[in-house]
Amino acid sequence: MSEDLNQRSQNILEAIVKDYISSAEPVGSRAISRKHALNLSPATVRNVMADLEEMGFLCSPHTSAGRVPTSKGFHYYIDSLLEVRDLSDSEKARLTSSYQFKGMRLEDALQEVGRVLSGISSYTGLVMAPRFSSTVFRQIEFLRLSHKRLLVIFVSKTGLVQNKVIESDVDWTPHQLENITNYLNQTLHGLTIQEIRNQLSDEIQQERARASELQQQAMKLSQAALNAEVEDNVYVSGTTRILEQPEFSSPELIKKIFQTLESKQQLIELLDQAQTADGVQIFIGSQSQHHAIEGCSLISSPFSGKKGAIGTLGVIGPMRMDYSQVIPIVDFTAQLVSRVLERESE
Amino acid sequence: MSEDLNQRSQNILEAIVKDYISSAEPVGSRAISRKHALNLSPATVRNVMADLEEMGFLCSPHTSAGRVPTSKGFHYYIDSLLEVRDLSDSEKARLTSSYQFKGMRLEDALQEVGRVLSGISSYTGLVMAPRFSSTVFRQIEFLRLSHKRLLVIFVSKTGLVQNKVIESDVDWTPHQLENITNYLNQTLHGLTIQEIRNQLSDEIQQERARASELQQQAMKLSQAALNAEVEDNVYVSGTTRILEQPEFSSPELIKKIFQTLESKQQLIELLDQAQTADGVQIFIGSQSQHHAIEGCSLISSPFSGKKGAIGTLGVIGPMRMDYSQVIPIVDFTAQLVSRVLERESE
DNA sequence: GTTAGCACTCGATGGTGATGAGTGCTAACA
DNA sequence: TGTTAGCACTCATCACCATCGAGTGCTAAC
Repeated sequence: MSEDLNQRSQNILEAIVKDYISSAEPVGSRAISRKHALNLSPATVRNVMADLEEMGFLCSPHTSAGRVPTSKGFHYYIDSLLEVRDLSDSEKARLTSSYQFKGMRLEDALQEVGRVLSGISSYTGLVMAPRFSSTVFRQIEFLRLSHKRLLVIFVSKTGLVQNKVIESDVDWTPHQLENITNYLNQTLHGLTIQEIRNQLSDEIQQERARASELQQQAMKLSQAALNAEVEDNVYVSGTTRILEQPEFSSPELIKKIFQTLESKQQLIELLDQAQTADGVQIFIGSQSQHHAIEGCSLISSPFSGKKGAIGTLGVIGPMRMDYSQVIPIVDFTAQLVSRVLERESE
Repeated sequence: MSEDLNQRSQNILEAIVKDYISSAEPVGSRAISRKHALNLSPATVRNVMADLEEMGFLCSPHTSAGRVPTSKGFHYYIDSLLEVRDLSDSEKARLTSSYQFKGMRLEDALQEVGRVLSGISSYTGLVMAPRFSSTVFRQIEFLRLSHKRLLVIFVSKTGLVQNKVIESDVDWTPHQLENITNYLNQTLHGLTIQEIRNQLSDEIQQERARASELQQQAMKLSQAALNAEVEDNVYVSGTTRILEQPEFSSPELIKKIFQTLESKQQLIELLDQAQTADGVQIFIGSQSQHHAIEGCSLISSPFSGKKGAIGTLGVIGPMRMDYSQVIPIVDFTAQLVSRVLERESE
């Protein structure tokens, strides 16, 4: 945020944002001058408000309504005015005990994280499982579905199971497949899918001359098995919770939001952006090119296991979200999930 | 439907339902008497309408609006008045060519079916994958996650991959696991999970005395692996399409419907009911105890592979659905999917 | 049994005026 | 020069009211 605001303007902006967060309604100068101990008359507040509107932090739905913070206003509030308190130990304990991961598949555990996030924040919970390309290889199995059609099953170090169907030029015998399987399971252990891909294409180029026909085919097979993108998993929970918010009362708006939430692709793009940085990221309104979540904010944080198996989790809610509460929850949850992932992947 | 209606009443009921389906608005006596070549004056139509209302086939939102069919009215219409035409060959061809299943995993294929169903019907598509207990065993793999925690992976004959984590009392060696795996893969081939469960519990009881400690443990392990219920998969597509319908304009109603669509459990119960009978089933409004889809209708049909691996697919839309179009589509799609399933599972 | 006629109901539409929250502007004040 | 009181103005909201018209129920005549 480039602009500087003097202390009084900051106080008033903060007061407006806070009032708006709790009321969901435009706030007027009187309310500010009375409730918040600023000792300023409504008229003074009005002057400041006019300035803030000029600068783009506020806007008014119409002449005689109060002011509503713009996404720029929220942004300034979060960057400069909001002090995010840490969770108390008891809150941390409560959050920790919400999760009973033991004996769960990773998929189910992540889904559960989404549910809990949605439950405690009262907004919509989002969890994106670690991208396939960044997961660490543990085991591969081939299964002959018919001649030339193979089902490939991978298991990642964290216990994520992915499968897909590939077509092969060669009609492999069970014995050949077993050999290939053993070879791959030995060689690839502990590498990420991305590393494996790079390595494979290198090897194929280098060994083209030396390798036998069969070996070359085997390499091609494993390349095919690992190359094609497997759909990344996004878990969305509590979509209807977002409807409780008064600002989402118009059917058109509801439709837009649900279309976004239904399209995994859009969510993946959104969460991918959040994944690049460390720690909690906040996307406000349409600020992020993503007109998709106009009027909404996304608070998200990446989580990771030992070897860069990165996923993202977060909460989508109205722009008017209770940031001071949701931010530490998302933050701590990401740490919690990271810790569990590290423990499990040993 | 027990009641009998004379020809004229039937004609008028049919006219009202048809008008209401296309307009989504209460229909009055005048419109009926004019548009449909019944040669009856509005007054006569009114008399009949009053009778129909008395009998529960119609209701009026208020005194001076027209009449709207009740769920009983729709029911009568579908049972006695609607003649469902078969799809023309070109329509069948078009539908068939919408699907490109080859090289797809079963999960993806079913998801795709939902998408297409939703697309051509303009309502919400629903597909429930074959229940785990009725799928035919093809292969099982065990993977040691940590001491005593095992990841079990099943593959069904149709290529459906399921996995889950189980805890075992014994810390198996890789060699032991391999033996168990081989044994199970040989013995269980071609049986449904349900058959396997029955067989296993029989064997455990019978062989308790004779078998060695290790054998008993192995049996227990496989029982644990196959007993616990794996979540059944429901694919929902085009949820937002239902919002296009004029009757779903109130936020409360939208919320209710989306809550139902979000809760897989409720959908499974609903689709399970539809699965018991052969062919297309129709649930109208809240008629089916399921207040969950009040105001909606569900048109569904089971599909199956060679050996009773039964799933269900269908369409959820407003009560005022275009039944004459959707019913044959659902019917034919179910046949199509069954055919593909049978071909694939050989 | 059918229909024309008619009084009646009731939602939808649109105009009017009062209300009140909130603003911008100006002039006075410290 | 910054702050404030005062005041005219704007505009959404609401209640009220008259009008309109689609549609009904009832009755009497055909």
